[in-house]
Amino acid sequence: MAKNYLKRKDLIILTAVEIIDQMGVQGLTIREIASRQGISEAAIYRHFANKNEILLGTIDYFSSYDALLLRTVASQNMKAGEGITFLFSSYSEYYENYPAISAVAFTQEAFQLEPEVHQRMGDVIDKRLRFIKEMVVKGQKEGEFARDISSESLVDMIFGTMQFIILRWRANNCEFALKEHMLSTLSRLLEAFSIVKLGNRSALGGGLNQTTPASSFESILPKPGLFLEKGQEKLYKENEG
Amino acid sequence: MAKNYLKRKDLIILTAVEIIDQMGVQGLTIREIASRQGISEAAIYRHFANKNEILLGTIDYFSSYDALLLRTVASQNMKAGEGITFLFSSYSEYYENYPAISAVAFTQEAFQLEPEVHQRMGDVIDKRLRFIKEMVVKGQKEGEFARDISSESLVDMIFGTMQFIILRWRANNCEFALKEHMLSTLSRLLEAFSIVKLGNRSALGGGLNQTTPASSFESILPKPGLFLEKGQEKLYKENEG
Amino acid sequence: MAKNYLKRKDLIILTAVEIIDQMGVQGLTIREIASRQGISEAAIYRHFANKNEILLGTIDYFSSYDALLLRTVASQNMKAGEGITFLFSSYSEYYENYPAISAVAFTQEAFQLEPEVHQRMGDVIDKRLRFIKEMVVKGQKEGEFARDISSESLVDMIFGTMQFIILRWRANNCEFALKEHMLSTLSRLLEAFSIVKLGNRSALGGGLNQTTPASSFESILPKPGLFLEKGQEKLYKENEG
Amino acid sequence: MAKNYLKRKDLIILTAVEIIDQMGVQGLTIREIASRQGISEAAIYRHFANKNEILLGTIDYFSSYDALLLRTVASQNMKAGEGITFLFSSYSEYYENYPAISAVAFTQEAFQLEPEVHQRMGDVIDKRLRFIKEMVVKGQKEGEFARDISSESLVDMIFGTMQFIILRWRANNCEFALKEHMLSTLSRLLEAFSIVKLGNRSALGGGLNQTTPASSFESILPKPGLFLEKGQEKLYKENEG
DNA sequence: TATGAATGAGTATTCATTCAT
DNA sequence: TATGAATGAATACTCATTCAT
Repeated sequence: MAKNYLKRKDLIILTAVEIIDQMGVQGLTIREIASRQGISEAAIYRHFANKNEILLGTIDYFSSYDALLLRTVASQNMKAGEGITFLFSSYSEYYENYPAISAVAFTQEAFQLEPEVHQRMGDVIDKRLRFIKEMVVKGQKEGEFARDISSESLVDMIFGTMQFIILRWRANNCEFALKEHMLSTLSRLLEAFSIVKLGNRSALGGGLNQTTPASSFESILPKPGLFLEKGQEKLYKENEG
Repeated sequence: MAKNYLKRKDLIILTAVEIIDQMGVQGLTIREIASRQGISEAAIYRHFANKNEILLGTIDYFSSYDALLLRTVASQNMKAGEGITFLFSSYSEYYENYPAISAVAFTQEAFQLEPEVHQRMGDVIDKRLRFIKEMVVKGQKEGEFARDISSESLVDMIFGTMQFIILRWRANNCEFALKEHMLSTLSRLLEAFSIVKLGNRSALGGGLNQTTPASSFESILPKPGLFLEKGQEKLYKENEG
Repeated sequence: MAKNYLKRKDLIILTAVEIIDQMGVQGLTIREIASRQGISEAAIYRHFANKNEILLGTIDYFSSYDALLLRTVASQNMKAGEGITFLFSSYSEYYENYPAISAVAFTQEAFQLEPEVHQRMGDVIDKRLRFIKEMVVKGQKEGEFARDISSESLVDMIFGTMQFIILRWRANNCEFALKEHMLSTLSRLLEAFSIVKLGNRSALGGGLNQTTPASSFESILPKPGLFLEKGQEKLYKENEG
Repeated sequence: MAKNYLKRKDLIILTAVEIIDQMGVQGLTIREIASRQGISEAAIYRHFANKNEILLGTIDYFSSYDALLLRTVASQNMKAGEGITFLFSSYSEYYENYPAISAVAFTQEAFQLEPEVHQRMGDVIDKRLRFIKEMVVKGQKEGEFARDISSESLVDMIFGTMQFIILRWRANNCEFALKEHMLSTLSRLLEAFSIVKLGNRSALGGGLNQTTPASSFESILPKPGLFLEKGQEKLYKENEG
């Protein structure tokens, strides 16, 4: 439906994301894109100079809200915890609405043989990490976060944990509530490294969730369900209710 | 050197690991293995029925100490924190001694098109996760860990954080002290979710490190340096001391 | 500049010549022409039924003065040496004014797979050869040229030498004085096979050059410099002053 | 027959030469080679890394006697005229025995888009030209050739004429006697620029032919007839008996 | 006149695998 | 154990050409 209003160039990117989601980067071939789009392979090359341009397109698509998100955090003068929470709240929403795009988050290793693509993905991750680090450092400076832990370690915890939950969600066929799990885990993690009075725990947790601004791009996103026809095999199952 | 005493079959696995480390899974071809081994491509098939067998071999190699580790934890009746620390202490040591093998930890996504391989890797990760979960649950039951966090979330934190540090270490050309950073971060993380009296922090941190048994397989491992010739580009740099 | 007053159809031919000059026949593609012309590939087909028509166009352009030249020689009742000299004087001037067009002279071998184009080029060369042969035969009959050499051999010498100088000039980045070298070499060659009294050498040599009528189409030609932006690599350098 | 004793690698080169001869460089495709050899396209790549290697192979084959020829001339202390004649005598014999190989002499223009191949061919021609130039200069210094012509012009005449005769022979379906025509034309050309007493003409002509050593590689050459199955179209016809 | 979108046939090349020796 | 020679199927990409607008 929505697809019909999109240009071929966009459709190719969407299809590429869909394929990466379902079959991994190795399954992304020009032939597969063409066949899913119902056009010839040559037709693809009217829209992209080569396959790498398509890959770069999926990365750009994957990270298309990054700039906006970071600007939002900055402009709204959010506190460290707030900013970090806003970030992952937005991502989790994006992925819940459009699960396939989350596949792109784990492609870098596979792009190792295409330096340009590898680097572009590295840059995206890098920027996110740098942002989180800035927030952590700021939080430590302003007495929000504990100072007896290196900012680096804290970043590793935050980013590593969030990334792993997304990975597990994907392995789990996107069947648990991603946003909920990400935010509650994040909240509990930040709390554990917050400098707060006793008894605040639940207040803070709830507070973060409540005060988190709704991600501001909800309406622009492709609607959920669009890409849900994928037949992902279960990778490793959840083993607790 | 050590290589000379190894059987061809083992050498092929070692070479495969080396290639995955340097070029990613996409770079692992029969031709590349044969060329690095100085034998014909056909010769590879004397030792492995097909390429997947080689991939499975690298996964087995990657996880070869898992059974031993888990048994050790069980037999020594370690406490939860101790057991988890012992586990990642062992892994970090393994990777520091033989950095290339750590590449295998991030191959699953790339193996998506080979269900058998994909699944085997999934099983390995699954087992590790299950073990950590058991320890966490046990720790919570025995009053070692906080109970106001789901065991699942804690597992996500522990595993996600450790995994991400390894990833970052690789991206960083294996230049920082992996074991040190993994263990100090893990220690700080566990501590944050431990039920302990105030002031114990440093005692516990040190205690964990000190009481951690040296990983018991040190002597069996291929010696370090053997696989260090790789020229990985820096992906995202560490930016804090 | 001149280009602006030309019709698209002509511009396409000029562009095709330019491409053949710079990249060889293999580099001549519809896409390349369209891109250099800043129009769509489909637009080319408004002017030419197919690529071969364009190739034929460049050949016609290349040989566009042939008829005029032969008629001029005939109508002015030139002597054999005069006529031949007039011919190559005209060609050399044409090429010096518009170096790119000289590339077409060496395309026949490459057109082998397009019989129509191959043949048209063959016809052009054939006509020139026939003309030179007629002049040589006439010169021999009228006592201007030596008779103890077959007309065929003499034609081979004249045409082969001229052709090779042009080739060498192109390989040399069009950096030496083509007309001068062609005419002095031709003059010396004709002189060597002329029946003349002793001591005439210099007189004849100079005479030929002086009496050569200026090529009659100077003003019609695209101005020099128009196509000089090409970056031909030096193939084999001149190695004597 | 002879073919049966040759290795695949050699057969591929021979087939490539055959194709270039019959269809031109544009017709030389991996598919065509494979099909003529009755093997798969992939099989070609067991013997050559890529198409360019095959092209370089044909050039090497084409010029395989050059070093020997030049050494022979040097070692036998031939006079200038003798040396030049020996050279073209050898080439003409080579081509008469194996007409297809002469096609390679005219491929450079077509290789323009493959710089490596283009250059290798340029080098071959360059070396030949340099050799001829040396001989010409030597001949002029030693009073064998006229000094009132630039060595450059004389080289243009000699090489251009020989090259053109070969081209015409090919266009003529290899139907006239190449060696005979090349040598008689060359002899007449050299004579015209020789410093000799009157009346010597025939003596010199005959002398050159007689004293020319038989080309010393006759027995190594692929036997004539091997590649004669080609169906070359007539390019431009001979028009004299 | 022009173009945007498309295509069928082709191009070089790669890869895992087989098999006779 | 090893290999040289081979292959079928796939890969990314190119090209001349067509056609509805």
